Amino acid sequence: MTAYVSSASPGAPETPPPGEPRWLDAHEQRAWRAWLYSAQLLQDRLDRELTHETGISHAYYEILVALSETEGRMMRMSELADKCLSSRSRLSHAVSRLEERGWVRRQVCAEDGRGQLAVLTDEGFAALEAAAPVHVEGVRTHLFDQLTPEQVENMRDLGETLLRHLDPTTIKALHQAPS
Amino acid sequence: MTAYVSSASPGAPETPPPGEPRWLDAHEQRAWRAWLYSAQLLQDRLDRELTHETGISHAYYEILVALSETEGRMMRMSELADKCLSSRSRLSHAVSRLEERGWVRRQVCAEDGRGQLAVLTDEGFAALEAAAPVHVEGVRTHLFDQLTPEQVENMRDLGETLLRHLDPTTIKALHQAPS
DNA sequence: GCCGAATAGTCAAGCCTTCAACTACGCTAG
DNA sequence: CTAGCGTAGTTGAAGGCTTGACTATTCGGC
Repeated sequence: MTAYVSSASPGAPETPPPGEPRWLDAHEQRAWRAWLYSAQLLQDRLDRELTHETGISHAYYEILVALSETEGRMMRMSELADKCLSSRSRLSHAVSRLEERGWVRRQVCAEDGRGQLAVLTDEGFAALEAAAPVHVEGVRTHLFDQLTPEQVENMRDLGETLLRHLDPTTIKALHQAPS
Repeated sequence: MTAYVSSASPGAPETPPPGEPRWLDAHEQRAWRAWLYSAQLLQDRLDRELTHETGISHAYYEILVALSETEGRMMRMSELADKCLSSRSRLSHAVSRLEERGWVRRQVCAEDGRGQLAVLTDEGFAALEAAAPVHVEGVRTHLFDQLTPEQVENMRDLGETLLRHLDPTTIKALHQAPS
């Protein structure tokens, strides 16, 4: 479904000439689709369950968690955006909506007049505390409960390998993560 | 960032009493985040590159591929939605937009008066043929080129394990997939 | 100090997704 | 044959995301 057009390369050479697409063989296709579908379904499922049971989408949840883990429960907008793999614009919109719920407030940054701080309110922290058990149960049920210890180890290895390529700076944050 | 609130369970027992959240330990946290971030970043990257270089989002690409692989390049709307992990409504909107581009057309289903067939046009097939090399190159560069054969095998194993839990019917389609 | 370049964040327009009706058709029982 | 129920698909409104333009502030060289 994703890398192939029916007519392509039934008997392609092992090493296609430069310029020719390097089509996936049957084994690669199967691995790719298994990864793609499972990632999609798992993310959808976790997001849906969390949203329905707590009213907090996974995107919002990540923002609240990121804030809750910092000293003073506050963070610069850009830093927060990076941590949540979000664009500046998207985060700005999201924080506005969280502000309307009373879970976050904005505060001008003392050191840099251009900057804004997003601050987690007590209400926001309470909402996070209420949602966390639901989320962790979802991750347990749909992920860890399904995997052997070896598979968990493989998952970590795979994820970190891809992260090193996709975003070398993110992986550092992983290692020093307080949680 | 995802399953933990800072104050929670620093010295939690090995097996929490029933009802207590089964918090993730440090090792599980790291595996979970590595998986989550890498999945997010990889999907974003592939979608962004495909969209910029071909004007076709990954969601549209999947629809075109699914149609191209069938006999007659046509498929029932519901079947197509299932294959693309999409809701009925979402697919209906997407097909409308693809229709405006002239890449797909709707046709009433002869056997079932309620049904509609989505049919891939020649223009649609040409668009797909143009996009496929871009997509496969992205998957190569950002995924397979980064992994050892063992890691690819682990990825397949992991994905299929999760699929068996999340959606047992999808995995069958994987095995008989023509690509 | 002052000017130009870079950075932080916001905003508006357009596209996409979701949710909840809603239409239309087919199937089965009485 | 027709009433009632289930299925297939569409639609419109509401809200979220992306892109590009815009404002405000800081930094770095002169």
